[in-house]
Order: sequence, then structure tokens, then C-alpha cells
Amino acid sequence: MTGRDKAYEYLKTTVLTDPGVQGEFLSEQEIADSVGVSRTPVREALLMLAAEGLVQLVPKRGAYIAPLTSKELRELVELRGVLERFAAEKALADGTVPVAEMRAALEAQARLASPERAKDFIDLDAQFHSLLIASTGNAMLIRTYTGLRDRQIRAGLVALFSTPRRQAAVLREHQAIVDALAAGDLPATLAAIDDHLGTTLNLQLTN
Amino acid sequence: MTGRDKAYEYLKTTVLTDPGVQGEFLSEQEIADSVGVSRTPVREALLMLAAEGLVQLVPKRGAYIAPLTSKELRELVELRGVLERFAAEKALADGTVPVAEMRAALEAQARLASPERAKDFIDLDAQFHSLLIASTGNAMLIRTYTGLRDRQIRAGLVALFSTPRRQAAVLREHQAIVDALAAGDLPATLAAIDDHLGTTLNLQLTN
DNA sequence: GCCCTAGACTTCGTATACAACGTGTATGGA
DNA sequence: TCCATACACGTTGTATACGAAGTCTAGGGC
Repeated sequence: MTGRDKAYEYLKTTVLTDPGVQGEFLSEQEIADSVGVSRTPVREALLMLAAEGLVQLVPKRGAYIAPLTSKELRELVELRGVLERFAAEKALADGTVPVAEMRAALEAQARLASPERAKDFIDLDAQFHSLLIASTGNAMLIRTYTGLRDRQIRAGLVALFSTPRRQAAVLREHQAIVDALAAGDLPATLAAIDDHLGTTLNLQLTN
Repeated sequence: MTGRDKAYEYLKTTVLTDPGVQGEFLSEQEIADSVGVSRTPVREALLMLAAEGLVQLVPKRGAYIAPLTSKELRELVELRGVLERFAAEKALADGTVPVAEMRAALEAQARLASPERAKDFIDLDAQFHSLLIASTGNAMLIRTYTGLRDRQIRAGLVALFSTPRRQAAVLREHQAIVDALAAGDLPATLAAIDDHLGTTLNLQLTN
């Protein structure tokens, strides 16, 4: 693993999932000291994150962790909805809905539900959604979708999933999606997806 | 303009639009010499392009300009279709279809139609499509869509648009889209979009 | 003629140095 | 007390140097 990868991972998993850094400027030297490499690989990691839209590089100032506005959050969720609904429609039409895998992911998620393990909970959440997206077999769709989700996580999704109440709600909503898919009921699936995304959006907006 | 921007632009507009570099390895030093800067900013530009999926960085080999497989091209067009159809649907529902602007872009495109100015023709083509996407007001959608289109251009779209026959066909297909939009006819719009993308895909696949 | 091997060469990955630029602050004056 | 100005500091942007690692080629063995 190169120093660049180390810096990239550190930033993406440790820094960008922390709601506290919203609106802060990170200097390259600071990050370099934390990771234990020189500025060069840190800089490269930042460039990549900037290309993905996760940070904003301000000349002579540093890497700015722009707080996601509510408008951007809405746009993000709207886009995710477009992609997920398409994936559901295609998977149902092609008969490639990965019902078994989705149920498995859902059960795994239910097992480790606890406020302390919010990050793991979110990882499995991502897996659940990704299964449907991946079932389309469209690698570019997966890539695009993942990028969107990474952004939403950066917007402070972790904090949101830290309460037992919300975790339970997520599990219920996922259950509804997978049930509708298993029944081959497209309209119900689309409604369940919209409901799930809408609920998350509203919660994230009011937090 | 920084050296990084110079390198980025050079690569994106000059190198990546050239079908001849498909499958080639570019060394950082070569590019640096061409642009007239050191390796550092070139490297940074490459990292950004890699994050966007436009080049592939192979350790100790160089930046690989991966030829787009027909599978990837199909995926790309499928995704573009999803986004464009959504944009059309939303714009029609909200009554925000920019008919006048689209007609203007179409006319401008018709005026400069000539094989020699394929790049300009493509720029206006991009503008036409972007107008519809932008009318949704979703900046993240615009960003995502633009990224997809950049990739398709890299796949050799320029060569395709160099014949008068194809240019005429594009204009016809665009006309069909804008007419359907102006009529407020959603099914016809969706069909016109699918037809346009499908035609382009088929041509690009057989080239 | 083919394959294997060794060595030179190329290329990247990283550290470091320095210059340019902008920001924030302290100081002096009104 | 407020404001303007100048200076010091911090930060980025770029060049350069060096080490590590992989690739390609030439040569020898089979």
C-alpha cells in the first residue's frame, strides 16, 4: 500500500465521516503529520478526493470540507432515487433481483444493530443498496452510485444512524423494499424506495 | 492558470479526444515535456483524470488510456439514457423545458455543420443535451451527466461526428427531441431520446 | 529456433527545498 | 476607538533529487 493510498483511506474513512470537520480547512502538512508521510502523497490523495467532489481545494488556503447544503442533499437523494428506481425496474424485468443476497444483508444488518456500531451498520446498509444496483450488471452505474453515496455519508449520515429508533426504521424500510421485489411488484418497489430515501432525507435535513 | 490546470486541459482536450492514443501508455515525463512543466503538476492532473475514470494509472508503466470496451460503451449510454429521460420527465412535469434555448443551440449546430469542425459540432451537441439536464436545476445531476459524456467523447465520438451524413442525422434526431418536448408529449420525448442514443451507440460500436 | 536469465533502463513514488501568494495581525495614526 | 498599512507567518504550487520496482532487451544456453 502506497502512502497515497494511506492518506486517501485516512481522509475518506476517518476525516470525511466526521461531521465535526464540516466547514474546516485542512492543511496538507497537518494531514501529512497524522498519516506519517510527506506532503506529496497527501496532496495527491486530496486531488483525487477533489475530483470526486468530496473536498474543495482552495488555492493558498487548503482543502475545504464544504458543508453540504440542504439543496445539495436533496439533489443527491433525488439522483440516488433515479438510479435505484432504474435498477429495480431493470432487475425485475430481467428477473435478476438478488433476493437471497439482499435478505442475507438485511439479516446481518439486523444482527449488529446497536448505536455503538453505526459505521458497521452503515457499511451493511451500503451493501444492501449496492446489491440491487449491482444486479443490473452495469459497472458504470455502480461506480456512479457509490460516488453519490460516499458524498451522502460525508454529509453526516453516520450520526443519523446512531439511534436505535432510526436503525429499526431502516431495517423496516429495507424489509419493505425486498418484500416488494420478491413479490415482483414494481409499483410497490418504487414506492418503498421513494419512502426509504425520503425518510432518510427528511431526517438528515432536520438534524 | 496553474501548471496543473494546463496539464489537465491539455490531456483532456488534446490527448483524450484523439482516438489514436487508445491503448497507449503515456509517461509523466513525456506529458511534462509537452506542456512545459515539471512532472509534479502533470502527475496531479493525471490523478484527477484517474479519479474521474478517464485514464488508468498503472504502477511503473504509466498512464494507460484504456480503450473503452463495447460493454462499457453500452453501460455509458444506458446511464445517459436514464438521466436524460429523468430530466425530460421532470422538465415536462415542472414546465421548465428550455425550448427556446434548445432550438437556438440546434440552429447554431446546424449552421456550423461541416466535417472539419467536428469538435465544435460536438461542443454544441453537448450544449444541447446539457440544456435539458440543466433545466432540472440539479447541479449534481449536471456534474454526473457531464462526466459520463466526457467519457463517451474519449471513446472516439469525434471521429464519428465527422461525416456530413451523421451530422445531418444528429440534427434530425435533436429536432425530434425538441419537437416532442415542445408538444409536451412525454412518451414521444422518451422515444426520441432512446432513438438518438441508440443510433449513436450503434454507430460507435460498429466503428 | 526458442526460452530463460541477467542487467541496464525506464518509470513511478516520495521526500524535500524553495518561491509565490494570500491571510491575519500588530502597529501607528486619526 | 476605529481604520489603514506593513510585516510576519502559513499555505500552497512547483521543481528537483533519489530510491525502489518493474520492464524490456541482449545474450547465452538448450
